[in-house]
Amino acid sequence: MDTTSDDTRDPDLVAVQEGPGAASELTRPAGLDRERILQAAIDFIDESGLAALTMRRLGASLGVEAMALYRYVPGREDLLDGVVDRVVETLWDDQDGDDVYIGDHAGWQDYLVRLAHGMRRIALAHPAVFPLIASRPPAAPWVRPPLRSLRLVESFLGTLCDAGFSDQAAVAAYRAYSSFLLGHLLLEVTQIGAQVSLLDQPEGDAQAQEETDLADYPNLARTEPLLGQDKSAAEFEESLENLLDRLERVLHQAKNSDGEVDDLA
Amino acid sequence: MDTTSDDTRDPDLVAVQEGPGAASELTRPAGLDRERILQAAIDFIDESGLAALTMRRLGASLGVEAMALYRYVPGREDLLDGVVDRVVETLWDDQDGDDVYIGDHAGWQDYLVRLAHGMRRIALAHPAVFPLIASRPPAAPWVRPPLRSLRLVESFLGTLCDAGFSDQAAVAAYRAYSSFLLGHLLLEVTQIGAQVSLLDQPEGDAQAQEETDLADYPNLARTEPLLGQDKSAAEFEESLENLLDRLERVLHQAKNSDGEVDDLA
DNA sequence: CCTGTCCGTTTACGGCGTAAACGAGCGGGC
DNA sequence: GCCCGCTCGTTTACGCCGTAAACGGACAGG
Repeated sequence: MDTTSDDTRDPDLVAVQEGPGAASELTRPAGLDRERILQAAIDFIDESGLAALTMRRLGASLGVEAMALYRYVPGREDLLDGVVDRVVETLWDDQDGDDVYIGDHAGWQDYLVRLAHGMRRIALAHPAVFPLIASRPPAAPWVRPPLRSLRLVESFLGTLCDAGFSDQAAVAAYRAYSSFLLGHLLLEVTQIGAQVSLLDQPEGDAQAQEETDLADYPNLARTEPLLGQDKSAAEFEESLENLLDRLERVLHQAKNSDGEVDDLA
Repeated sequence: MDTTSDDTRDPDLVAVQEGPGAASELTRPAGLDRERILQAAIDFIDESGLAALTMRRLGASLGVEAMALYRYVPGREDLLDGVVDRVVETLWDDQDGDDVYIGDHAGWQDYLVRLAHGMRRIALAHPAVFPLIASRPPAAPWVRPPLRSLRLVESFLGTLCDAGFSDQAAVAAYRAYSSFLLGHLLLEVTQIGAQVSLLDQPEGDAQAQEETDLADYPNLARTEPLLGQDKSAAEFEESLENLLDRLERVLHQAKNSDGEVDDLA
C-alpha cells in the first residue's frame, strides 16, 4: 500500500524492517541499556509522535518504571539528543552496499547526491523524528541541521576541497546545501504529519468546510487539486540538481579566472 | 552593538521598538483581552524562549493568575496558534509605506523579493518564535510554512498566475519558494539561538575544548574561522536571486514553446 | 436595594521530570 | 556457609505543569 499513486517508486522510501529476532515490545529480555532505550524512544516517536513521549510511557513500553531509565540516560533532553544522534548515525551503517555509502563515491556531485538521498531516506523513515533533527540546538553554532555531526561536516568539506573548491566556496556550498536539505525535508515530513493527523480525526464533513473556506480565494480554489498532489521526490531532485549546477558554475569560474576573488570572498 | 562586524547594514534587521505609550510589563492597565495576551506571549518568548512559556508565568507577566487567561484563550495550544497568526500578520500592517507592502508591487519578481524580505524581517525580529511558525501543524496539508495564511498563498498564486505562470508552474514555484524560505530562515534563527545560548553559559574554557575536538577534523579546523562568519544576508540574497532566475527560465520556456508540457506537468 | 452578569481567584486533580531512599538479587572473599 | 557490597529496578516524594470547577467581588439595570 505504499506509493501506489505514483507510477514510479520513490527510491528513498524504503520499508522499515523489524530486527529479525526482535521480539514484540511487550516482551522484555530483561537487559536494559542505553541503546535499547534510545531505539525504544525512536520506535515510540515513530508510532505515537514526539509529544506523546514521556519518561513514564517510554519506561512502560520497555516493561519498566520511568526511574529505571535514569541509570542509562541523564534526563529527557539528553535522551532526545541521543535519539537524534542515533538516527543520524544510520547514514553510515544502514544499507551500506546498496545506495548510500558516503565514504566511497565517484566525484563530489555523486557524493552530494548520495548524501541528500541518505538524509531524505532518514527523514521519510522517521518523519516524526526529523523535526527534532531540525530544531535541536546544535553542538557548535556552525553545525547546521540536518547535517548534525562533525564527521559529516568534515567529510563534506573534505570532499569539496579535494575536488578543487576553495575553502570559501566549500563553506558556502555547505551552507547552501544544508539550507536546501532542511527546507525540503522538513516540509516533506510536515506534509506527511499533516496528512496523518487529518486522517485520525475525520471531524464531520471536512469537504463542505473546505469549500466554504476557499470561496474567497479563487486562485486557491482553482489550483487546489494541484496543491494536493505530492511531487516531493521530483521537486527534491530538481532543486538538488539546480544546486549542483550552481556549485559547478562556481567551481569552474574559480578555475578559469584563477586568483580572482569570487563575490563571496 | 548590532552587526558591527558587517560593513553593510542588514536591511531586514530592524530595531524592535516598544509601543510609544506602553508601560512596563509589570504595570497592568487592568484591561485583559486576547490581543494583549497574544502580544505578551510573543514578548515572553522573545525574551525567555519558547520552553519557558507557561500559562502561569504568562499570567504573571500580565499581573494576573493563569486561569484568567482561559477566559480569552481556549488553551495553551490555541495560544501558540494565535501567536503564530499574529506574528505572520505583521507582514501586512507593519511598516506598510516603507519596505514590504505585499498588495502593491511592480512585477512578480518584486513581489517575491518583498515577501522574502518581509518574512526574513519577521524571523530576525522574533528568532525564538520562528521555529513555532515552522513547526506548528498547518491548517491545510498544502499550507507550507513559513507562508502560513490562506491570504498569503492566495496572493502568491494570484500574482504568479497574473504574470503568465501556468497553474502548475505557479504551484511548483510556491513549493520551491517556501522550501527556500523555510530552510534559510530556520537555519539563520537557529544560529542566532545557538550563539545566544552559548553566551549565557560560558562553562569553563571552551577554547581548549573546541581545539581538542577539532584535532581529528583537519578540514573543519582549517575552515573554522570561515564557518564562524555570518554571511546570512548575502547568501539569502544569492539563493533568492537564483530561485528567481530559475522561475524566470520556466516562465519564458513556457511562453516560447506554447502548448508544450513542461517537465513538471 | 436587589439581582444577574462579567471576570479574575481559589482550589483541586492527574500527569510530568526527576531527586532520594529503598530493597531484591547476586557474585566474591573469608 | 555466610556475609558484604554492588548492581539495578522500584517506591516515594516534591514542585511545576495544564486546566476543570467552584467561588466571590464589582458593577449595571430594574
